Amino acid sequence: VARPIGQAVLSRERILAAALRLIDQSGLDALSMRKLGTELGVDPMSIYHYFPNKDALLLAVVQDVFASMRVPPPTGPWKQRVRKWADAYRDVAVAHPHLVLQIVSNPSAVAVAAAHVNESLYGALEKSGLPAKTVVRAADLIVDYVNGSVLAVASDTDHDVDATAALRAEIDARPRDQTTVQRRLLSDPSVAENRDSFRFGLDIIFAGLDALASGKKQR
Amino acid sequence: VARPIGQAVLSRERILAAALRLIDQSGLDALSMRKLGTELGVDPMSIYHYFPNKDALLLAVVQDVFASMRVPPPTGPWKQRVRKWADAYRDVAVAHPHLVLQIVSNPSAVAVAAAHVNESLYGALEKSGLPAKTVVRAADLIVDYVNGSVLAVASDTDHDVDATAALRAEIDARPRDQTTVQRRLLSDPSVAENRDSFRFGLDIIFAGLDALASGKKQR
DNA sequence: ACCTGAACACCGTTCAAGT
DNA sequence: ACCTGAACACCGTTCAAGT
Repeated sequence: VARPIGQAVLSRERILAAALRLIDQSGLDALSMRKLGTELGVDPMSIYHYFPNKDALLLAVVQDVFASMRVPPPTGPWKQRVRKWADAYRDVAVAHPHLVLQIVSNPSAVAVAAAHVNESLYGALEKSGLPAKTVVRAADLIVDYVNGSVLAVASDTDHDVDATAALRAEIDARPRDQTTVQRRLLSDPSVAENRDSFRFGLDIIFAGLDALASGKKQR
Repeated sequence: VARPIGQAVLSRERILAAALRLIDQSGLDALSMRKLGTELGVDPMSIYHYFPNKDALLLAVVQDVFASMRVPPPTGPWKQRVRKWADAYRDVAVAHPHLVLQIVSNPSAVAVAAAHVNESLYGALEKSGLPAKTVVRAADLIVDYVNGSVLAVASDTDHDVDATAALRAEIDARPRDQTTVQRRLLSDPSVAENRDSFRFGLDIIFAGLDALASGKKQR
């Protein structure tokens, strides 16, 4: 293969793109420095010329992915903005489930993702007129909720296992008297329909914030 | 060392205890079948006589830990019960941060933990008098929120990194115009004090559920 | 039934060497 | 500056063998 003299075969971008491809295709386990080397047609050790180690590489992938998150523009009603923000975050999780699973358990990765992404959420919540303290804590609640929710989505998409099916099987495997409430509630016909619980979660949170805003005392 | 004839050196309990010890001490990475063998004074392969593989072993550890979660008794006001439930879950995360990080990304492990733990939460929420559909979705919201929150705690305790410090550093590393809102809000003096945002998150959720219960329409 | 040990196919990373 | 290849210290798990 002819390669221009003095022209590097590799580049940060080529490596990052290949790494994300491997992760998306076959999960984080598929991202070994050796396999990445093979994917790039290069000795594994060549990568170390661009990234000091595997962790740094992974962090760069995270940064890349979140930099491309379509955060909503700072216009319109604040609830709508928060909703769009949550949806955008969710889209990232659906597009790169394996990566999201990695992120949440890595504080450095979380920091990288959060610094970029929070600006938009904070900006939206600030428009609610709630005091700074409440805004920050509401943001914490929403971020934690979306993280937990996104985790379920990612975990579902990631492993072949269907989470709902796995839970159902686990409940069935347990003594009836330890699972009576779950059996009753989950078999309720109203529960099955329209399982878009993500939006509903945000609805509850918004209702709570409205109550706080209108000065409702809570016992 | 004298060992009673016909008496096994190993047992599921001995193995599980040692595994959890290793995980708590040094993280999930420290749990290799080989190190576990050394810890138990036994050939690594002996463990395979009790568990088919590492995954099954890990699942058993998860089951053990959550079986010991102090779920609140089914008495008292439902909000108090939910709060106690969330606190108990949180205690597990604080006691075994490395393990919790593993769980969330493993749907099988989540199912095992959830089947045991949800019974109590569902039971408490049912007392709110809300319809089955709402109870299940409220439970989803709370579980996702607590999972996200617990993750932050675990992640903090797990790695040496302080998450707040990491985020602060990441924000400082970014251009000012991309972090103006975050800088303003996080430097507000009211935000620093009393950073028990976990309880506050539940407060918002409860306020939201109250609003739903009292038939408040939400736009 | 319970435990061992060699072997296989993997890892991330260091280090010295090539162009 | 960029890439290579051998080497080191690890993995999980299979398989045949011991008691």
